[in-house]
Amino acid sequence: MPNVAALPLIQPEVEPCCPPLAERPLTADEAERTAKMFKALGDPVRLRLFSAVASHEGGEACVCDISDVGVSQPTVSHHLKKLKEAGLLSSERRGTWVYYRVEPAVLAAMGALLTKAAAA
Amino acid sequence: MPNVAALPLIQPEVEPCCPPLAERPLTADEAERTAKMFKALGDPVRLRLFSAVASHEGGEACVCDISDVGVSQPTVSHHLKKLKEAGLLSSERRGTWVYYRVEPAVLAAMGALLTKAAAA
DNA sequence: CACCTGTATCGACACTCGTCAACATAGACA
DNA sequence: TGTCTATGTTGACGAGTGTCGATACAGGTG
Repeated sequence: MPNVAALPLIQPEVEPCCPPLAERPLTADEAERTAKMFKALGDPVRLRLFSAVASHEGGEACVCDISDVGVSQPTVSHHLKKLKEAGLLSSERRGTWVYYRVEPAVLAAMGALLTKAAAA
Repeated sequence: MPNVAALPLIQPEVEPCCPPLAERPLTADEAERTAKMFKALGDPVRLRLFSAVASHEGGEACVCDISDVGVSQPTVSHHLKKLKEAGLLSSERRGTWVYYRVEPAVLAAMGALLTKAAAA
């Protein structure tokens, strides 16, 4: 398989998560999917890594810029992978370094989910 | 130990969580506190229970109204306790039944935290 | 008082998760 | 090619978590 030129890494048709939280009780499936994202932010180290990326210039940071969270390098890598699997971050290799960036759409959806619940 | 009359279970002076997520990297302490709340929503059963309370009339529901999430009664009680400890729900006994209600301020803070991160 | 219903706690178990050291892989450069 | 740095993966271990049955507690009713 040669280079498959511009894979559609962003799927706009996939709604990230989020039936509004206070509108009706979530179904088991909806809860399962939504919980994954909250769970990803439910660890202090991941939250610090995520915050470091989000607050970095352009919402993007090299791993080397954010690895200073008091755990070993493999652990950092592991947590970044989790955040990526949850859809909160995406990664791209540029030369020697790997850059992680936030996925604003997913974040906005999660935020709206909570904000609407608070307003109800 | 007789009844210790009205322990101050709610501490209003405790600000719920939330240094804005994309403004600067979270400190270890901030991350620890904030992660607790996300963690509380990181379980499908808790998310369903929370959604059931939030979507109920007046943002308040009796346990008996929301226990239908496919786990045993002790497990439901355990999860509601977790949500309460995280500051997302509060409870009150009225006669035979116990009512849980959402804490809108905490939710709004969490929502803002994410929304601001998305906007950055 | 006894009894019933609704909710919380306890104790145990299986499973998941965070962490690390060791190793593997990818790219840059000589 | 070889070597160095940056990052990811593997395997293992201990701590934490979700779940349940059994039990305890609270309040209503008779």
